[in-house]
Amino acid sequence: MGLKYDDNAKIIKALSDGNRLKIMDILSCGEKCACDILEHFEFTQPTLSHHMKVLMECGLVKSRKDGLWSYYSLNNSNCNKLILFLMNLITDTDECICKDKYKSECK
Amino acid sequence: MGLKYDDNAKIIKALSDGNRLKIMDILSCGEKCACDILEHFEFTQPTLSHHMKVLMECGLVKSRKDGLWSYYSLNNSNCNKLILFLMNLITDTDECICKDKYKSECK
DNA sequence: ATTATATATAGATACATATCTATATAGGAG
DNA sequence: CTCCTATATAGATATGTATCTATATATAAT
Repeated sequence: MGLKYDDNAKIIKALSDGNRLKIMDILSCGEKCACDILEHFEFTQPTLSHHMKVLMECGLVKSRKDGLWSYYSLNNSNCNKLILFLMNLITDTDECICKDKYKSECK
Repeated sequence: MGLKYDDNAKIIKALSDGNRLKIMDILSCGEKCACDILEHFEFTQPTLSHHMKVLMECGLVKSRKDGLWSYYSLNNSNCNKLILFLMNLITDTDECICKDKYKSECK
C-alpha cells in the first residue's frame, strides 16, 4: 500500500488549522482570488498570504497569476488522495502494518 | 451542514504527526495494549503515553484498563465522521460557505 | 510487606507556527 | 515616469508541541 506517514502528516498538518479548513471550504465551490478569500476573515493580508503558502506547499491548493491578482483553487486530485490515505489508514486491510510479522506478533 | 472548522481542526491536529498516523494504522486491525504499540517505535514510553493521550482527547481512540495493561482501539464512529467532514469540505455542496450571500458574492 | 512491572505525570528543552507591523515587489492607470 | 493597488516577504513575538529524564501510581507476584 505504501503508507508514507510523515509525508501525509505534513499535508494533514496544513489542514490542522481552523482558518485553513475554512479556506478549503471557500475554494470548494471554485477558484477565488486572494482578496475574495480575505473578506471571510478578520486577520491581515500577510496572514492570509502565509496560510495560502502553507496550503500550496503541501499540494492541496494551486494558484495562477493574472496581472495583480492571484487566483487559488483546490488541487482535487491531491485532496482525494489524502482522503483515500485516511480511509486506508483506519481500515483493516491486508497491508496493515499490524500484519508485518517482523515487527509484531499482534497478540 | 454545520461545519465546525476549529473543532475539526483539533482532531486533524492530532493526526498531523507521522508517529500518530502510524499508531492509527497499528490500531486499524484491532485493539492493542500500549507495550505492543511501543514495539513499533524508537521513542520512549512516556512519549507514547503522550501520543495516546492526544489521540484519546480528540476522540479518535478509546481505551480500557485491564490490570496493569491499557488497551487501545480506534473509535470508528469518530474516525468516519472526520473523513465525512473532509469529503464535505472539498465538495461543492449546496451548503458551501461560498453560497453565503451575506459574506461574499463569489464573483 | 516487598519487589517488579505497566503506564501516567511533571518538568525541561528545543523547535515549530500563527499572527502582527513594516516593507518589498510588481503590475496597471494616468 | 509616477502613483496606486494586490500580493509576498522579513522580522519579531507569543504560544504550542515532541521529546527526554526522573518520578509517581497502581497492579501483580512472591
